[in-house]
Amino acid sequence: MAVRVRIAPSPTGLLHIGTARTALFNWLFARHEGGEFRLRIENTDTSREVAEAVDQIQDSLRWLGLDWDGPHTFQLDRMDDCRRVADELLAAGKAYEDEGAIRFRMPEEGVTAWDDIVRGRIEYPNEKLEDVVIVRSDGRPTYNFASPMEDVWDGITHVIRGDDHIPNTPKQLNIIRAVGAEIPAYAHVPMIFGMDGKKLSKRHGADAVEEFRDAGYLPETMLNFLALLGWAPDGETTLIGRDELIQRFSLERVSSSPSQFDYQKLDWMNGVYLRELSPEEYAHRLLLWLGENGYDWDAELVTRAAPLVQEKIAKLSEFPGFAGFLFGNVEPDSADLDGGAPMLAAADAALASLEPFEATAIETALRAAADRLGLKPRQAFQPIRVAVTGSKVSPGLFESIELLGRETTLSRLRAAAGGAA
RNA sequence: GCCCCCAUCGACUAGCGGUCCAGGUCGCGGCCCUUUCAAGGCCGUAGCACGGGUUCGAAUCCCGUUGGGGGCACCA
Repeated sequence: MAVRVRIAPSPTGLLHIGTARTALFNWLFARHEGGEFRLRIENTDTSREVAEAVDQIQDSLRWLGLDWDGPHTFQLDRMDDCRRVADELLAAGKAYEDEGAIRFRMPEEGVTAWDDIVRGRIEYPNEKLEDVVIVRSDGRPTYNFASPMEDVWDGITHVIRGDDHIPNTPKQLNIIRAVGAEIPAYAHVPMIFGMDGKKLSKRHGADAVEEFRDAGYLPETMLNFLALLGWAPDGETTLIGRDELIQRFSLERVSSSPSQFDYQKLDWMNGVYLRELSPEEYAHRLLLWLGENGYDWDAELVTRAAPLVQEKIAKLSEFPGFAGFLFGNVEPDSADLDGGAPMLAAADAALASLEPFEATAIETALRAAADRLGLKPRQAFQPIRVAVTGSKVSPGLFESIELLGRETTLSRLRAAAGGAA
């Protein structure tokens, strides 16, 4: 039988990174097995629904490249089917009315158990199972009823979800059994914590896919990083792309212990992917990011500046900080210019009529000027850098000057010389 | 309180009884390269939570302790 899995987020906000990781595992499993990956919106609780959430969740999934099969479905659309089944359970004495709600009768003794693909056998004493409400007094089904019923109706073969659902599983198992349906396989994957060991949340930094996107991370980074949180193909692989991921993924190798989300390692990995991009692709991503984040910068200049910064940044969002001097005015800190006046004047003289105004020629001219003043490159170039870029940290000085152009360079040199004394 | 789950360097992990005085990656420290910052190269730092078993032999199996997490809603 073909494999069919699903991700079932509730539309209460942005797609949480933990949900995204669970979606990834579902997707990888489906693609590896040649099966289907479905998207189901669990909106049984209308009161908590957020209007934009359904679109945002889909955007995030698409951005990560996690394509789902068929149209997405809404849990609420099966309300009537749930009612019907509830009535049958009522008629069969497997459920009963309680203050207007309908409760499912859980077994009183024995144990409910299943063989979890990642945890192994899990057993629950039935005496601890409460009779859960399956239909609220207003007629709407509850999650613990609707979710397993939908799994049945959708022909879900493997339920892959966060391990916070383990306590729900015996309840759902008994409901599925009561309606005489086949029980899917379960795989409970561990949760993702922040570096303090607590559930990953806002206060750790970004915790939604959309936020990582805005922060300048690449989707291929997120895919790689997330896949390796709780899963590993072997002991060495750290960089792995989507195709190889699909090829090598297996639920059996999913870890049973939770992992912590290390932003530093994420940054490192994003830098790796950023540097791997061709200059054209890199510029393209930069332009895309700038556009999405409110920077209306000249595309051609961005494209020309891109290569200068490719080696230096770990996130696309760092680009404005490094290359901003090309797109706006600069305010050097006079303290950083201390003692630089002679070199600034020398640079001015060396560049005023230099031809051609290109990086290699600029370098030759500036080095010669430094030599004449008896300055080491380190001492000579720093004041120029500060004067021209407004910062002690910048892309390559000579390339930066070429891009900036003679006119702007000279005026910044002169302005700084005035303040340097 | 009750139920369930988890436990290898600071972090992500490999290890499924001997090849492990525990390997890879991030981070961290040092050195090299260098016009700054990165990147890169080299070297280094650091771990099997504890206590009992089982076994010729345990990071690997069993039990307990401790620690962490999750769940106990007419939320999902």
